[in-house]
Amino acid sequence: MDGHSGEKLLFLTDDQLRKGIEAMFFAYRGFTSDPDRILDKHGYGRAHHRALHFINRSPGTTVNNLLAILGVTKQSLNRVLRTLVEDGLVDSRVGTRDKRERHLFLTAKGSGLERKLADAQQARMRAAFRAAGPEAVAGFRKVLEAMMEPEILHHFQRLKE
Amino acid sequence: MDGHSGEKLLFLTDDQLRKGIEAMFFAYRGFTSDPDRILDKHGYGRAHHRALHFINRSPGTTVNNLLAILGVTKQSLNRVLRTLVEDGLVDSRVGTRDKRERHLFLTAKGSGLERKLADAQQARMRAAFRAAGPEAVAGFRKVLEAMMEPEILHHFQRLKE
DNA sequence: GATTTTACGTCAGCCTTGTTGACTTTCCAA
DNA sequence: TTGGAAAGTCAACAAGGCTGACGTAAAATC
Repeated sequence: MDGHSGEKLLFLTDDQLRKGIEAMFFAYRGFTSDPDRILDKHGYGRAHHRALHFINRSPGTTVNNLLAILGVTKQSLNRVLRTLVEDGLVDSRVGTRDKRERHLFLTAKGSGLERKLADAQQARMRAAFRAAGPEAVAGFRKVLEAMMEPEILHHFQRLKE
Repeated sequence: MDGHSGEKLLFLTDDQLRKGIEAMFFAYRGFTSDPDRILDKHGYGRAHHRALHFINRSPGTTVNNLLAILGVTKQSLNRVLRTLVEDGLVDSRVGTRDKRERHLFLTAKGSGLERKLADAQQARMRAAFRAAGPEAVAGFRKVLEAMMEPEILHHFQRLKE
């Protein structure tokens, strides 16, 4: 397309890029498949998984916080959150300082499901990491970070702390 | 969880795995964001993008072939394919050898949209690859392949040829 | 030649999860 | 103290998954 722009960029052919794109597509399917099976049994979907994950990650986080990370509308998140609260997986406490806010926590039951989902997803990730080796893992992370939207990358890196 | 199983596996802590999982989630959002914007303008969704991509990839492929790669039901794929044919982006030709089959091709119009979508997605992938460097790219690919379902990996590797 | 299997299309209906729009409650600042 | 902004909720719609049932034509098998 733009020819060879010199340097050691020979690996950036259309073909290499297309393979990268397809790899991303297929790998993501594998990535979600194990949790999906578990969620199915419980009558939940991926949206519930994401909520459980990030509430577990940052207990006491607010709905607004979660919205920024998940990148969906508050109405969409609210539906999911409502079922999780009704089913006793999530506890939603009115803020003490600001009563408009709701602080979210996992209940014991919620923690249990989150753990099951995380275990399944981590098992696949662990197997992939082991098979690929430490250097590949570092490269994997590097490319993924470079692919994120800048604002999201910021969230991602803050979550590291 | 399982303690230290020796070797050079120190990098496989729960924390490292969780970061890998989150990186995958956030990066996939970036990965789809540019095509999504283009699709929106044309009134299409990701399902249409996937169909266009793989028909472009393997011109003349059959519906059944596509089903295996996309991993959806024929009813689901058919809905998408029908609109693409109606809108003149895809040409569906009855097989000559086996008249039960339909062979799928992009029209000039379909090729045009596919090109726009691919350009946008490749631009981000190219930028990420450049920023991360060749070794990181190799690692990225290695981990992604290790994360795919075996049967899908088979498809992926066949597509390489 | 009759039967079964395969490839594809379609109708109907359901579910999840995204969207926008309209609405409360609460807080804060003019 | 009042008016606007912010946090969250409710309602309704659309995209795109899914299952199940059915039809047709062509191919394969018996």
